[in-house]
Amino acid sequence: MAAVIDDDLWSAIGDPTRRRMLDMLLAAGGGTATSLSHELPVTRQAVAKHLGVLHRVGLVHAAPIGREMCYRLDDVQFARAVAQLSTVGASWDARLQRITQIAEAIQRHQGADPGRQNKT
Amino acid sequence: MAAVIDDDLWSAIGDPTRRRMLDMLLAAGGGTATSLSHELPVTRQAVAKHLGVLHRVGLVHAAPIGREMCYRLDDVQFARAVAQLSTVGASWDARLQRITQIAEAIQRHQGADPGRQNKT
DNA sequence: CGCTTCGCGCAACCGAAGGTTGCTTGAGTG
DNA sequence: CACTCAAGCAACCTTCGGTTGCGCGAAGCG
Repeated sequence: MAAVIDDDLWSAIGDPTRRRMLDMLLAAGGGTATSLSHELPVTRQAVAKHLGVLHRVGLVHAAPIGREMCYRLDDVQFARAVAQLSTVGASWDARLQRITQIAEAIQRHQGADPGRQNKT
Repeated sequence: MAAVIDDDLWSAIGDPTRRRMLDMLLAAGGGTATSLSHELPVTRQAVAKHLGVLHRVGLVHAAPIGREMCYRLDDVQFARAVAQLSTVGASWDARLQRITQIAEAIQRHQGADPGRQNKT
């Protein structure tokens, strides 16, 4: 079921660039738009925008240090996002396994009836 | 690390509407653009486009039956997508837990030195 | 058999999001 | 004090999710 926030978190981690940014932040423990952009295939501006998005959904917080703006992960919110990932994955996985097993069972029982398809 | 295909799968399951469609296909075992659109907040056309995307990345295959076009999940590819989800989630989770524990350890040891931040 | 119906695919259009370039501003540093 | 370098802002482009409107062709029914 999960809450609606789901969507924000998902769209945040759904973007490949943002995913890589989260990855880097998680690994480095923090960074600026410029430092992140050095290892990403996009410009500093794009990174800044993504950081803005991540900040809005609470996945990072910003700490201005001198003329630099250091962004760090919000552990709690990030953990929530990860949990959501796992949840969806797990539920899909479970259902997939169920129907796969059912299909196998049917095949084993009926052996040769490929023309049988239950319409609607 | 995972392969590059990652990205296609991710962008496919990253969209909330597509996620719901996959959900429905998984539950119903198949469906047409029209039937799916009946239970989605978008038009048939949008659903058709999404089905096109899913088909291009191999998550579904289409079976034309008379004038209807029945789409069904590709179990293998779908399983791969799910696996990717789990992988990313798990790796993030692991790292998160590590740094969380480290942080706790530092706090416990040094008690009061919040100004310490490793730059670069 | 021919007409109607219903589902599909195609094309045009729209708004939002990701990305780029260019500029300005302001904190550190020589 | 002059210079440098990171941030932030604004304008613009392209892609994507979504809509409306259209025409076609297969089923269904008189």
